[in-house]
Amino acid sequence: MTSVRVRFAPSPTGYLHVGGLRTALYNYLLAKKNDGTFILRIEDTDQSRKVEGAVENLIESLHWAGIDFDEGPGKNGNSGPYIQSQRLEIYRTHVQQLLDQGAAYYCFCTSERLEELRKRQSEANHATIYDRHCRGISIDEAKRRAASGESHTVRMKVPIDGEVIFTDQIRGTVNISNHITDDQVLLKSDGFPTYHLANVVDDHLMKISHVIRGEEWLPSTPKHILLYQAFGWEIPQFAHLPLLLNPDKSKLSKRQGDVAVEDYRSKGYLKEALVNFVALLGWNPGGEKEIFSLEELIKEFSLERVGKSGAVFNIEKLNWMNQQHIKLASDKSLFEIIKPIAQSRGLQHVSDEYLTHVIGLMKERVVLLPEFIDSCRYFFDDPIEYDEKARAKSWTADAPNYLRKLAERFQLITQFESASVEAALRSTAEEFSVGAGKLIHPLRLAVSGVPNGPSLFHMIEVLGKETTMRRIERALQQLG
RNA sequence: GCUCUCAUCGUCUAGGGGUUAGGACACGAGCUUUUCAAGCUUGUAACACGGGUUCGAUUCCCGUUGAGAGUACCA
Repeated sequence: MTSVRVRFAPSPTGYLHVGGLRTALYNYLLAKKNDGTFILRIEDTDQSRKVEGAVENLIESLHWAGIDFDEGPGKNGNSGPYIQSQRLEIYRTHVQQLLDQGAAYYCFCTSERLEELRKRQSEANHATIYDRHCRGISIDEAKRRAASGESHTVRMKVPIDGEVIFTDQIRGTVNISNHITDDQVLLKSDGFPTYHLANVVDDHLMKISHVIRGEEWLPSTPKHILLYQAFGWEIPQFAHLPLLLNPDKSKLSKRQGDVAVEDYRSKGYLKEALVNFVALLGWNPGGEKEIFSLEELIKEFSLERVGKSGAVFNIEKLNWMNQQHIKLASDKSLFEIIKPIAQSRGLQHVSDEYLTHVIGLMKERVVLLPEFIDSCRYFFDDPIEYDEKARAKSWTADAPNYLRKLAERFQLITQFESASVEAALRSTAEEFSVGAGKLIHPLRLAVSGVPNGPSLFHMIEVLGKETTMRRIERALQQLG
């Protein structure tokens, strides 16, 4: 068996799309599973869509997600360069070869004529396809006109009859007749290749064994196959992935929410969760397990188990997965992520040890990472106001008495820990002959200002004696 | 319009000629608990439609419908 060589070939639009992340991931998983090679290739043949810093951003997002490539920009193998705009000469040579063997021809049609043509065709309810107007121009005349500087493109000469039949790893046999296949432009008038040409040439030169890409490419695959045939090259395996969808089932788009990997990162999703989530959109290993590490995904992955229908990107489930992965994450790794968030919130003075304690207590009740700070500000600042509803419910007429007594008791505790605090509270409750809840709820309100949060006693232990005493005092003054 | 692709709970999906059609998210109820979460138990909820094939189709075939994608000198 020949070795598995796959590639992720995005165009640098400025960010990594989550659909792209999934495509990259599946390629990566297949490569790692088979001891193969995962290549990153940048398809920047459209000069009008150049975006500054896009390549760096793409690589950064991929790296964040843990998907590292074996060959690509800055990581040379034997098939570089990996940025198409640096391979222009290669494409020109190949187009020339096609021209020489009569598999391609010069086209001098203006975009105006082409537009007009399409308009006519669509008004007549015909397929919009190039009418091969320039296909009949003799090669000598074409060469002369091209040499004289007349603006032109090069198109592929698609056979008039016949069909292209190929087997897609995911969809099975696909059959498309040649008469609906366009004489695709291969070389644009600016001298840059189109996607179709560059893609085929590079996949061949880079010895790609499996072309794994989005379903939107399925209809143009016959063009690619025709090109492989024209060059006399071996055709790789194709696998067209189902699309990622908006809730309304249209192709996942910017307009309906976040699509950039960096958006999810900055919102507070763990890379493990995002990767796990997109991996399961369109693929599953068959069992009932749903939480996977990257290593487990590699072990389980197979193209055979990729589905055919599009999958809606469901944030609710992503949230749940994030929660699961947060619970699985080590306190240390969470700390590394939370620390910068704390600093961005002006909490530089908080010690690493303290922050680690907070993370430990909040771990089970957080969905997004910033909540480690934002949903429990009482760990960092004294409450300035008290939740009204909680106050009405738990700040009874007796509450001040209870808290005063509690303060006295707490004052005597030398080892201020959850167990000793709890013991003191429970015995105090007994003295008053009331349930512990009668003291717990007002105490929680006094200490945190809100009715919910982690275990009160553990929370108080983390807060420490001094802070606890100060807050009780303050609550007594404020709430009467 | 033309071409291609797809079709199991609201969503992600398992399954596959004979099943009480399974799981997860979300939603509802309960348990647990000092609260909120988490956790546990549990409930509601699906094979798009019509024809075949077959003793029997949700499963196989055909059609319809619906949805999506493609239809650029964008990728």
